[in-house]
Amino acid sequence: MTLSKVIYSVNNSKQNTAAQILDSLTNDILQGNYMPREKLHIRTLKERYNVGTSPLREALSQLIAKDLVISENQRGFYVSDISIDDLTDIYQARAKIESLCIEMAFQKGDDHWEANALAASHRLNKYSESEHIDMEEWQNRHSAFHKSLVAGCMSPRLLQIRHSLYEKSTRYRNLWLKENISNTETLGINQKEHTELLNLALNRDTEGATRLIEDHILTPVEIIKKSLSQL
Amino acid sequence: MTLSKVIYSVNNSKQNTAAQILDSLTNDILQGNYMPREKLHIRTLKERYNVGTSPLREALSQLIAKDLVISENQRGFYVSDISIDDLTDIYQARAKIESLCIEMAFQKGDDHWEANALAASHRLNKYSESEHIDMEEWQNRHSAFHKSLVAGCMSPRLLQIRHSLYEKSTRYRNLWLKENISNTETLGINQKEHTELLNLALNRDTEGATRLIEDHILTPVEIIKKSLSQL
DNA sequence: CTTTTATATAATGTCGACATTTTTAAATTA
DNA sequence: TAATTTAAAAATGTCGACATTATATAAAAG
Repeated sequence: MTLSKVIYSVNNSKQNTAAQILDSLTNDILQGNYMPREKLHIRTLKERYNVGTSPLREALSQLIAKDLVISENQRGFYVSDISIDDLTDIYQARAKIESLCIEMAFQKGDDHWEANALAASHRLNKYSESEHIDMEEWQNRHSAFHKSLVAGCMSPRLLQIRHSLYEKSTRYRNLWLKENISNTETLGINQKEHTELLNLALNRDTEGATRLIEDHILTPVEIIKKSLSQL
Repeated sequence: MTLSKVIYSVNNSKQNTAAQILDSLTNDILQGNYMPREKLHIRTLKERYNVGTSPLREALSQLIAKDLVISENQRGFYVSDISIDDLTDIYQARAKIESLCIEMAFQKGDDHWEANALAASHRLNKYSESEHIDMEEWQNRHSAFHKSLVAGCMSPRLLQIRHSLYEKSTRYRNLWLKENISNTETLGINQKEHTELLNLALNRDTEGATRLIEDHILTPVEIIKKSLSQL
């Protein structure tokens, strides 16, 4: 959980400085290395990431567009706030969008879509049953599975919207992970839902799948609410 | 249709230069004052908008996040491209999102929501029947009406997504307006749909309204496709 | 002691300069 | 003539300096 003090990369990357800071800053905010409402001093950030004013401000500009940072003229930049209302809104929007993508995927999905979903489900299943579970790897397989399902909708814009909502929810999701990192029971229930979701997909049961996915996404909300109200 | 050469505002606004250029550039791109794929030379833009490097690049950074501009490292900025595929995708996403917002609004909307929709409908109706129709004013009332309907969903994030999709569709919509600016017949059909939409809202006929709104939004697509393929 | 005013300190936002990279043009070679 | 190399020109991206604005501190007034 250490801060990405200096930009990693041996400058072999094709990215410019601004893009690199954007990555680092996005990551640091999403991982909770900066607190909500925390002031982002230009001077401090310059020293911390070893960069000049311009690329830093360009990165911050993009973070504003992503709603991860807010700014007031002549009063600087702040990490955007989190709240129970925002949490609820984001997760409900996510649920609806995911549901929509799945509905469309069920209409348009072909054999390859089915095959990819099956494969992703298998990868997640196997890992969930393994002895030692690394949370990062589990998250990767988990999100890969859901991604494989919605991919069938074939809409770049909807998938982009889905991704941006997912990103926005990350700060909240990390609260859930802290609570459930060792809770294998929760993981088990979770896993049953994944398997069922795959079956519904293969049977093109839109009604069942949309209802299930909305519940699935909204499940963590109550837990996160509790964590949040304790802060 | 003239370019916003210099930033308007007598510096009484509380916006900083970057935010002002962002507005101007956004407007100029959406209005078609820059062509798709057109190169945006830093030097030229600096002179045109009378600003320095930093705020200009900050504005461009935000335009990248908005998908109106793309950039390649060390190769500058370009107005993002348009295409029939993109047109189709955006309008279909818009239709689905609008439909979703309306569905939620029908569940959550209260008396004030109904009243506001009724008022907005009246304003649009009256103006549509008037002698001389100024297209900008008509657009204002038109979008205000649709906004009043979706407002009932009470989801900031969904409304934000809706707005960003609407913005993205603007360049395409302007092609439609060029075709139909004097076509009062099209406007008439359009108007009947608006009235029906209001009635469906007051009766909370979700099924009917979602179907109608999706059709309503997708109506211009075929016309725009023709305009596009002629370029 | 609290509120107001004045001063000093610190931070933001903008600019032009400069190093690096890309693009264009000319020259060389096959 | 076409392809490759070399040189010149132009454009990009980054930096530190500076003017402007906000914040914190101290002095003065009520």
